[in-house]
Amino acid sequence: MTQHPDPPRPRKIPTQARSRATFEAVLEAATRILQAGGLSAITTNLVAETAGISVGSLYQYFPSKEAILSELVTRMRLSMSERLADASARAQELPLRQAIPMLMEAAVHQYATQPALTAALEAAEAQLPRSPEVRAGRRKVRDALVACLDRRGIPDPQEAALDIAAMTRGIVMASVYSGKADFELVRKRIEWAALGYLAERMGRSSDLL
Amino acid sequence: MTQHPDPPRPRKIPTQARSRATFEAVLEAATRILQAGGLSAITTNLVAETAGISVGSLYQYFPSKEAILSELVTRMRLSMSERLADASARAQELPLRQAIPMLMEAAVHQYATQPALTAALEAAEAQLPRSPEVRAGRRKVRDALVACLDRRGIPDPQEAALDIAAMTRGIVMASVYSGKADFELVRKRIEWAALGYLAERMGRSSDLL
Amino acid sequence: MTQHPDPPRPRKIPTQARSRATFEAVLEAATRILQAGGLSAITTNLVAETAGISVGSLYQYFPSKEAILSELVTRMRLSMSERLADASARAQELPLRQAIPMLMEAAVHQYATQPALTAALEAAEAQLPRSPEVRAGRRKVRDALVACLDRRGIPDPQEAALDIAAMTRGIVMASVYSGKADFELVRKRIEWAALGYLAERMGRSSDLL
Amino acid sequence: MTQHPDPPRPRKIPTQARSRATFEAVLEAATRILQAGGLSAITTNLVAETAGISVGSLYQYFPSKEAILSELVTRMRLSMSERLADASARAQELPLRQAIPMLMEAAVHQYATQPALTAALEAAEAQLPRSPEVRAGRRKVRDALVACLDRRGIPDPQEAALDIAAMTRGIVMASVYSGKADFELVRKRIEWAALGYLAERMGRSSDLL
DNA sequence: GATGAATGAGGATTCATTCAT
DNA sequence: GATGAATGAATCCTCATTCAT
Repeated sequence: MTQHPDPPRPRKIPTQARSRATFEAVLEAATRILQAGGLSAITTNLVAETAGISVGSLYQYFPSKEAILSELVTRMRLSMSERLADASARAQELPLRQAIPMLMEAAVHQYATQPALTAALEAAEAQLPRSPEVRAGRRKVRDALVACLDRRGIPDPQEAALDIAAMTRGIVMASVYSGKADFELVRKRIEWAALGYLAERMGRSSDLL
Repeated sequence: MTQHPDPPRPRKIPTQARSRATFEAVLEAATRILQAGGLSAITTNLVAETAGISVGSLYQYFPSKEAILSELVTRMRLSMSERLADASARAQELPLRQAIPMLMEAAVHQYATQPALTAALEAAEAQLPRSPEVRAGRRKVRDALVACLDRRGIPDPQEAALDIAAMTRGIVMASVYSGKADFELVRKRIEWAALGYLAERMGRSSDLL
Repeated sequence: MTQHPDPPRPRKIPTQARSRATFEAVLEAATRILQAGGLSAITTNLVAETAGISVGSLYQYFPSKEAILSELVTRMRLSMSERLADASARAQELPLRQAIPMLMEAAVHQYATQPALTAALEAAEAQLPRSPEVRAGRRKVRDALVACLDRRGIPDPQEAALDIAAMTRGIVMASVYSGKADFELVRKRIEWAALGYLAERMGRSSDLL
Repeated sequence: MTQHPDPPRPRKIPTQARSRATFEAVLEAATRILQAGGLSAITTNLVAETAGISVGSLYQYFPSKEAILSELVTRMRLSMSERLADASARAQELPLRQAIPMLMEAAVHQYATQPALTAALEAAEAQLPRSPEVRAGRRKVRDALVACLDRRGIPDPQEAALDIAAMTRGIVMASVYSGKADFELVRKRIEWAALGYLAERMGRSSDLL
């Protein structure tokens, strides 16, 4: 059986100004490296050097390389879930045809603004123990969508939500990968995907949409 | 800027029986390792050992670890494209509502039968220089779909094909990742996604579907 | 050739109350760590933290990690020598058969009450330059025994004293190591060893005992 | 509770000439380093360099630094137990007064010929998981002594054997530590210790001796 | 051609010690 | 005096690749 070890975490969350700066400098350096070279380019020594600090300092704040990645993944998931929860709230009373675009916009945002970083962090996430925060973030994303669909009477909204999220991710990452990153267009396409999927799911006759 | 070095290749494609067998043994060993432990588990020494040969022999056939991975990725893409081209041919004269399920079945097949291996190879692909063969394989996949859509008068069939492929991949990988791998159900859902997407794309009034 | 550098010492022996308290807090913390985790568990940062002070403060009082260990070793040897000198004085007028048990009790005491700590400190002592204090302590231990033996006419009392001390240590550490720490029994056995050794040394006919 | 992890072992026992040579070269280098600088001087890089090989080669044969130490400890214990078993056999029919010297000679041999190395290896042994071979070696040493004592009617020969071994070790290590290594003399003294201890143990009247 | 021993650069991590605040 | 953040040399170990046999 696979072990489920504790997810790696920062050693301490610094509060004083100087510490805080170093802590953030590490995360920024790691971010830059991931953007430029992907997951395989990241090295604790390189992170420290890029951050303009010593390895020792890095290890004051993060007990391992994984802890750095884990923190970045967590932040990414939190930011995504907040954005989506927000969109969901704003879409609350709108008809599905107007709600979906708002939600899709939120869903795409992270990928659209940070394609390479996001890809690297998702690769990292896949080989990291899942942290409660990330789980919670993912759940929150899903719940926002689920609530949105449920309110409109979509059956089995859980599965529908998962699929929409997955399709979205698929289309976005493919366009990132192919280098054509016109995210205005991408957003339009994932709207089609989401709306079409829902219509198909409910039978074409339905007029909920 | 990212470099675009030559894609790594086998040193030579052996034709004699014994060489051929060794060559294949390496690839099989690599496959087994990727299935069992993912991309990070593969090392040249382990591949050689698993294949029952020496590292030296391995390097007779493959100039680098990347060359092994590259060959596997190429083969995977070729097999996928062949399967899809085949489905496309069989779906030739059928109405879209019958054609799409056949195509989707072909698209899902690789993921459904070899989820772990496929995930590992896609991770490998992401950090390998793109080989012409892989590009060709991908193009062939897309072309099969494109032809299929074009014949039915779908506008901008290229983009539509890309999106359908991407959605499919997204949904399939998500269900692999979540561990719920009922691929019969998955196939149904990607049919909804594909058909719905196309319907939406063409405007709901269309009756091409 | 092995170097004989100056033995590390405290930077200064503080006299004011607060300083004194900090100084002792460091030594107590180090002691606790050695007891719990042995020589390899001790780090300056951990000592400071356990003592409730900062590393910086620690280095106010001790110029190096070795200085801390050295101080503890010195104290241990002093305490041992004092205890033994005391026993020796009390045993002064007694016949050997009554004197030896008293001396052995003193010799065993440190090992019996602090086995793990003592083992750790002896390990430390082995890789520290020998300090004059420790030499003096050891000499004092030996001298107490020597005097005791000499007074009873044992020939070459120096060597005899060394051997008795060594045997004692051997038996005690072995029983510590094996986990069977019934020190009442151990004391009995080292009495046999000491008395027997002396008898044997003087020829069995002797009736000094 | 303390864990009892598997004792570290060589990765493979090489049989071919070149391998064998490298394997032994590592152990010899480690031995030289331990002799000269003690346990704290040993470093995988230094061992490799001293052995005239690369670190990589070292790790072909030994999975960790501990494995090297473990192998040396095992060999030392085996050699000691063989020597003692041999002496025990030769002493079989002799009276105790002649048997003990032979046994003591065997017991002292390792310490006498390799004092610094032995001290280092015993320090290593203390922080290594106990391997079955070493346990067996130690048991064999004890059994040889036990049998020898038992045959002569010494009561509780187990405890007596342990104590004699411990006293011996104590005296020998002390004379090593003090730098006065006249082992002919040392042997004489541990004979006194052993014989005296036994006599004392049995009551002075006994004439078994 | 095959073998597998050997290589060594590279990467993660620790910890004694310093020094700016 | 006290603090604790920062330093970086030192250490263990891996693994892609080479090359003598």
